[in-house]
Amino acid sequence: MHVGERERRRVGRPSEQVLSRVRIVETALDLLDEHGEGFGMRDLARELGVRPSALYNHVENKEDVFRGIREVIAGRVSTRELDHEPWDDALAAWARSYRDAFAAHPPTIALLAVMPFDPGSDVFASYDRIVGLLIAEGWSRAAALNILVAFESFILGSALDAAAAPDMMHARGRGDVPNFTAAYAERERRVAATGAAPADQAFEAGLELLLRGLRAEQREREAGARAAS
Amino acid sequence: MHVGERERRRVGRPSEQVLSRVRIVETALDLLDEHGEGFGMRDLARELGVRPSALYNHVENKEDVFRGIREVIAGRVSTRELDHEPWDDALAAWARSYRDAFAAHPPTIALLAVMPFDPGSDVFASYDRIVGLLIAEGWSRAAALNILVAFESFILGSALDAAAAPDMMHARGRGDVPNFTAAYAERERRVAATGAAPADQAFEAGLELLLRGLRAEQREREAGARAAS
DNA sequence: GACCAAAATGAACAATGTTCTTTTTGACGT
DNA sequence: ACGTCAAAAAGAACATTGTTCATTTTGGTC
Repeated sequence: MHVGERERRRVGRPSEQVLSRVRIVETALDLLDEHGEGFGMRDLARELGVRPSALYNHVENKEDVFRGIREVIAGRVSTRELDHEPWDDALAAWARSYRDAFAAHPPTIALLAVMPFDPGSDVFASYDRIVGLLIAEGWSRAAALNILVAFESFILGSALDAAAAPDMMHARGRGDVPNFTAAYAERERRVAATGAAPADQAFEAGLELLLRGLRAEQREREAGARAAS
Repeated sequence: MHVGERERRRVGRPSEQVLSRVRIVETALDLLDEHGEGFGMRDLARELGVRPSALYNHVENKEDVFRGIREVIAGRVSTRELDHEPWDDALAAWARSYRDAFAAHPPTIALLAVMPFDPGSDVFASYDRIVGLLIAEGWSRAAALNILVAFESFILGSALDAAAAPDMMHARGRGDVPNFTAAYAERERRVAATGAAPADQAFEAGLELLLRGLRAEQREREAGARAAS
């Protein structure tokens, strides 16, 4: 993987171009995956066999690198699941793909979640389809957008949870929280037995709650419409 | 607020102690609230009328400062809402208090969400009550824990969303996402009219979905139990 | 009253993101 | 073919950051 061990490049523009924005971004993502902690511009440059200042010919900032990374990750959210039938299955499949894409790169989640999206990004296409889906199922535009944002919040929160330390909720030797410790122990047993990650179970549980809530809302609305006619 | 404009302190231990861990942590939290961006140890020291190196007599690290901050914020999550009746109102009230406590300090959310909890922290008391609540309403221990984690994911994700730039989802001048832009415009209108923050609306919508899902699950379970008897 | 830890200053260090200058190369127009 | 100019690399330097170390003064203790 290392490109480092060759003779130093002479100063001046090289005969064939070494860098490009995508190469920088992808290498940065690799670095994030290997060494969990944040990467530095010098590490990034070394990995690319280049001096740090060279990066700034193709990239505005370190933040710009993060923008690129987010673009790549967002691009990996599969949107074709949105064609599934019925609509709630489509939503569920999209949500899973979304969470998996982010959870695969823990250190980024926090940053990516707060940065404004570049217009022209693919995510807006997904947004549009989901909003359209919900409107077709009877929700108002405002409600559809709120539901979309709520789903996204849950998804990103779940990605954070998946990235957290596995024993984050371990209440070591506290006797005053019996319900919790019993539940925790039972989960531990289930994890050991089935091998399913706890974070996955919680995500599926929450996803099912959200979808169940949507279906219930829809039923109520249709019942109300029948009663009014 | 500034303590800065007095004569420089002489070198050596002062007659009355200037710093303490809690003073440092609280000042750091104030700095976070005022200037949204992250604080620096030098800023922190200046605000306290002290030289940076003095901080390290009371605090291990900058990360240690964050730990202290998280302790403070977690302490502000009101747990007495959990006494409310009925159980779903109690859950909703707790969730709102939880989200508000974190959303009030945007830059911290990401850090706080991933750091493992200190056993002995108050959060475990809340956890225990919630798990107990759900078990009393008929859920299994494992299911109760999953629901708790799912709620927390949604809450933290919503706090992230509340911390994000308000126009983060603005698809400036894209004609190919009509559903989305229409929904976005309608939300803008509603925000202008009612003054309610968009993030709050989405949070309430998601919270209602989760609770509705829980109630639906409970009804189904009870219906199944009646049918079996 | 000697001794020692605690708590501040002051100076310095290593690492980081970034910028500016310099050098070389490629592309384009005449 | 030549001259001009921008692009793309190196190289040197800068400001800022978190942190450490030595030094100085104070308070408490046997």
